[in-house]
Amino acid sequence: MQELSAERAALGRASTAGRVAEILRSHITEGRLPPGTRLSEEDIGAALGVSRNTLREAFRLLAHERLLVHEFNRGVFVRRLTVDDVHDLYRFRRLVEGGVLRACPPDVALDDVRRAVEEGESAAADGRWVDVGTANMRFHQSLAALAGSPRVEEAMRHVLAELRLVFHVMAAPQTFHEPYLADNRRILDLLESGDGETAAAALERYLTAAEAQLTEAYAATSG
Amino acid sequence: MQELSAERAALGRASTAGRVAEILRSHITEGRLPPGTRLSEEDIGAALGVSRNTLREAFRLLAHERLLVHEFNRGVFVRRLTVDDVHDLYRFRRLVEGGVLRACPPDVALDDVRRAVEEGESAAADGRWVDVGTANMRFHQSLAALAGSPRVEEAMRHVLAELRLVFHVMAAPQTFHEPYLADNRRILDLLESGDGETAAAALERYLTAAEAQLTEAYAATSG
DNA sequence: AGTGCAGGATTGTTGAACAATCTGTCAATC
DNA sequence: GATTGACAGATTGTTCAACAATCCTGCACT
Repeated sequence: MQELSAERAALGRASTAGRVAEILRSHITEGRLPPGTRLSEEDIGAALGVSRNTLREAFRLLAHERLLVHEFNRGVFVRRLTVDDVHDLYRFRRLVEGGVLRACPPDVALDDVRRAVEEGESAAADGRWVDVGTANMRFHQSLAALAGSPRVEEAMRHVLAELRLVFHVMAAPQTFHEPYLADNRRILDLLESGDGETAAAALERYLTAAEAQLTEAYAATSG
Repeated sequence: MQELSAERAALGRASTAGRVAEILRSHITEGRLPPGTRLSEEDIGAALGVSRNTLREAFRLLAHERLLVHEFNRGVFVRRLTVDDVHDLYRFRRLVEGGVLRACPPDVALDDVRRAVEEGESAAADGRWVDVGTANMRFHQSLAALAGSPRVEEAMRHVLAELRLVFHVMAAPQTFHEPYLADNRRILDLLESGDGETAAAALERYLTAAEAQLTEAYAATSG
């Protein structure tokens, strides 16, 4: 009985607007719709075969997730992150991810975290750099999940999606995440040994490093 | 020049859907639309004089803020928070507010925090309990603002709006916030003395107390 | 160069329409 | 009496067409 209620979500009765939003979301986060692109209601509506009204519902969803910006009477655009945005995103991540690790009970289940670390390592060994990136995302998402809070998870998901907007400005996005694999492993080890405090400190240090690297690359392109 | 750009937002070119969402939001958070209420597209559209399509855009916005739940083919309802939701909201608050205080630099500007504390105290002295509640909300919002992060502020705003959904189940919502005024003052004092660590500990303790009080009242009403 | 003004294009919003789905009723059945 | 099935009414999901409001572009004019 109760087991079934868990599958209710899988019943997949997604609205058209929701599916449209999902399609656009993946196109945006994967860089196929680069920041600044204007999304014409007519063009995209025709391309996806949905009406303007339905499309507008999808736009609102993504605007609320900060992947699109909606300028009144001008249309929606793929968000163009400023350097301030990048700083803010990492400020948010240090606060949330660091706080989660610090408050992490010693007996917490680290299965998902370990899986993400191993997936990243094996992807790097095979040179599958895109997979390294997604594994790294999953690593941080699973760190946030240690809070055991759906709301923390969702906020983290949004922030990581935003960050993807800016990863594409890197000169070599393929290898951007690779140096952090060792840090991920170290943080996992520290968590397994129950030392959340040190893990949090290590994480915050490397987030700051990544932020610096990103803002540097950012200044080079959008000057 | 730059001063003007700050006023751009005040230029008030809000869309109809945005204004409708604002109206509904205030009705919900003030308890005039109690949790569980179904919001008929036709009725509300007629009452506000907007078309169904525009109204649906507003619904989507509020659903994304978790004030409404959207059930496919059944309509939208004012969210009914479960006890798990209450726990999650306070988990979120402890993480964010606590983390902000802990990471608070000693020289941070506390003007907004102080204003909120004083406003609460003077409202309590006059017996204006509703104002005590809003001042308390502003206190916590201004704590989150100490992070200097728009995203943290927004997340906090959403969480506090959600919490309002549940405040109305209290037997005496008027005086619910009153006992916490002294705690607010104490936290402000600790921050002014630069002891963010102790302030964070005090805050987390009293958030846990408030959570217990709320869940208790909750169990009494909704079984 | 800078300003002002058409004209076209796009968005904002509405209203109507139809399909899909839900809800409640009522009879038939065990 | 409780359960099932079918039907009708109501509501939502989605589309379409239309018009108003606004923006953008190009051009004449100074």
